[in-house]
Amino acid sequence: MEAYTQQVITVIQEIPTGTVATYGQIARLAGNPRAARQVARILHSMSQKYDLPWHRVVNAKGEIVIGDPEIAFTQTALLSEEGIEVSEKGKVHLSKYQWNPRDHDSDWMYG
DNA sequence: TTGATGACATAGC
DNA sequence: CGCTATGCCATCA
Repeated sequence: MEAYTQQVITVIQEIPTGTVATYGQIARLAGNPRAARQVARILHSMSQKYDLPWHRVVNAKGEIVIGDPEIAFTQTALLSEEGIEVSEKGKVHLSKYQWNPRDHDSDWMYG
């Protein structure tokens, strides 16, 4: 278990209910902006070893592009449980449900 | 260690 | 908005 992996897992667990985060976003918060792929890899691998809220993780477009329809369906269902609206194609309104990680660390530059 | 893989992101057309 | 090409690097065999 590398520090980065542990970090990614921590970040994912930081995702509040009712919101979704993108791989790139998690990767950045984890410290590796280029490791967006590894986030996916970590989910796929670790989610079956740890209890990660992987369902709150989507791609940069907010779509559920998972290969297995079962998993995609599960994610859609879970997101629905969180109160998140999901399109027929498994798309989510990032502008409405994307996680705003300013709570993670007060390093915001909008104000 | 080496080689191959992948639940993605970003840039150009 | 969709397709093509490249980068990036942890995980698995």
